[in-house]
Amino acid sequence: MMTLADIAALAEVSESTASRALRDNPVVNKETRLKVQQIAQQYQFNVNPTARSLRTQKSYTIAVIILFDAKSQQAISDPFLLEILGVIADELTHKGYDMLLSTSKTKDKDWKTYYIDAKRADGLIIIGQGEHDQRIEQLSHSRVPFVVWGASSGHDNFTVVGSQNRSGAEAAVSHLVAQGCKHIAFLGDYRHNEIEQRYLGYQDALQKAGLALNADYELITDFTAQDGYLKTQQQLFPLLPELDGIFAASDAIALGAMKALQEHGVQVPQQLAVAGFDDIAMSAYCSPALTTVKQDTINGGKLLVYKLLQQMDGEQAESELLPVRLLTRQSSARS
Amino acid sequence: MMTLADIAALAEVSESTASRALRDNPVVNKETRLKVQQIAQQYQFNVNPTARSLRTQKSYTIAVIILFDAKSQQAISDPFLLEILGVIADELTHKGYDMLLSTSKTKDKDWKTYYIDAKRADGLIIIGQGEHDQRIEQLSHSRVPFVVWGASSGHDNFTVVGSQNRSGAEAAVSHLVAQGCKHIAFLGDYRHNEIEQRYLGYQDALQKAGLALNADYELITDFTAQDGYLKTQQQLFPLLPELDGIFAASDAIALGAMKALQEHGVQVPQQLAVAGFDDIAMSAYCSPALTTVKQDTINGGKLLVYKLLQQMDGEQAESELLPVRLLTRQSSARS
DNA sequence: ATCCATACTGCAATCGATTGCAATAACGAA
DNA sequence: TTCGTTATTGCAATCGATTGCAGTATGGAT
Repeated sequence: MMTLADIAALAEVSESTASRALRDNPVVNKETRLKVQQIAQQYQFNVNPTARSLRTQKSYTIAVIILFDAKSQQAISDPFLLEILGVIADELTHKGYDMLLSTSKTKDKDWKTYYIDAKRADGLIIIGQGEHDQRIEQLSHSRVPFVVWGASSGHDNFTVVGSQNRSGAEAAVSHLVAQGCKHIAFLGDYRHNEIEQRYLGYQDALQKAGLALNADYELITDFTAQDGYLKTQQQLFPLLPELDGIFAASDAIALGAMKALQEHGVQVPQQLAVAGFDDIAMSAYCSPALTTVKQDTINGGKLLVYKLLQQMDGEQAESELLPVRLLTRQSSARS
Repeated sequence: MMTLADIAALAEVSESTASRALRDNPVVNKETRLKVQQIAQQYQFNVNPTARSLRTQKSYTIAVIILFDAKSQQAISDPFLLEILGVIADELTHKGYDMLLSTSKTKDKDWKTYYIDAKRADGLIIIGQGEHDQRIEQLSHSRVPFVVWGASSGHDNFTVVGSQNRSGAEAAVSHLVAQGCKHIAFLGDYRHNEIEQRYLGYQDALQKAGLALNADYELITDFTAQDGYLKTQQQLFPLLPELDGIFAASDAIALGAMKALQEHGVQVPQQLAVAGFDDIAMSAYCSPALTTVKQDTINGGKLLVYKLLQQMDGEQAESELLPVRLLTRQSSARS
């Protein structure tokens, strides 16, 4: 393995000059710079990132922390997660950063201490703030650069990037109403930030349509198809002749619900229309195809990275909620 | 930020002693050790991993590289991927390692240079060897510790962990045969290592059942539901009255195919039985529920980590294929 | 009293870069 | 000729730990 000293020797300059030359510091004579660079190239020299880190106190690494729900041990809709993770990875690579991934189940190290103070990472991207996470609140009182994917409370003192969950949900439910639904259930756990927004959107739509809210129609449901299936069987079947619509806070839940309905002989969408949220890969390919709300994963991932780097440059980064898109498919096609 | 020097000063010992004491080196007097440890604890001191890395030439970090198919830009069945990634992350954390994640799309740095030589990582876990990846072959000629998730050719000179794809596929197809299917199609891209094994298993089953192979029944299909849907429409519909079974190399493909069939009015499983591979979350909750083969993600992830660490300890690690489990559900229930 | 083994402890070099500051050279101005 | 500038370059300290080797003290054996 070559070191900077070797390159310097080969170029017949001091290490200082070699170091500066490699980073194209204009204080070094142009010819010298080119010579050093050429030699480094020739010998395939790369600076040792550890040594550089130690000296500069920067790691050129970003830690991505995936938050799991304390109870269900599940992250927000898995397929969505993988997608945004991919986008973030690409974006970081593109900007010259490495990505440290951590799936924070329960007990956990103190993020600031572990990642920032220990110089393992220069900034944090946190995905999925379950139920108002204390650790995030705490981080915001420190000087740690970080961004969060999730729902903005509107007055957070940290940067949030997320989807317009509320208006997206409203659009979906309004669509169900437009399809003639008058008794629409909500499936999801509104103790979770993002789901809460979807729940509020659901209420907005009902209100606008002049439909009454009905506590019996609101079922706290985990993120899984399984729980969607169970809750539907247990709590929606009794309401059935009257119930004519379901808005699920995630596609997985919606698919579970549809499964239960089909087994029970309920015609979707004729007797009951269903809409979900996420547009996971399967949604278009189940039967009937699921009406859902699609999040802008690509811009989401890019924005997270962009705003984090912005913070690391000492600038302020505003929170931002991305528009979503309603995709109407068979599961709600009653007309 | 405290440094080792501070702790040493507080404990009134030299840095050397402090360093040894912290790592519980028995050469240091027990009382001294305890005193140093106690002080470190009290001041919440943690050694700086960068400095340690520089000195020890170890990073206590493992790079996980997710390989994408060159053409489809897709990794092996997404949901499966996220699962195993989670297991690996937990397992590494548990062993005291950080995890550097990289999604290697197309062009890419040289893994050895970038991760190992630069000391960014002590070892590599590579997930999904698409079509015989040259870079892996190359790695195996170096001294880099690494393990691969995928299919073992049986005579690789590197460590592979994967599922018993062949026997799993055979079990699934034999099950279809047992359900009375005589004309079974295979959907998947057998240019991909793992899928090739599933394809061979498919052939095994047909052979054992005395059924003829038929090239018309073998459709090269991408990993997506979309492609399963398209290929089914385009190439299976013409064969339909006779065709009575489909074995898809992944659940996503199977679900796409089922969708096409249902739209076309084909009764699953009565007229045609379907089986997939993976047991993604949706498989149990689509209609009809999908018969499939479940991989042992948990042990897979654990084994990958275990065998990698084994190599890093200088030991030899054998390849290993994990048993899979056939889950029979409605999509193949013809009797 | 002398010598040696044993048990600790600390000095100082080292890992591989970066950077403030000083040193040198070259050049024109006074 | 002398001096201030400007352009380059290099010395040496520094980042925060780890570790080979030497040094000291203690106690027992002879």
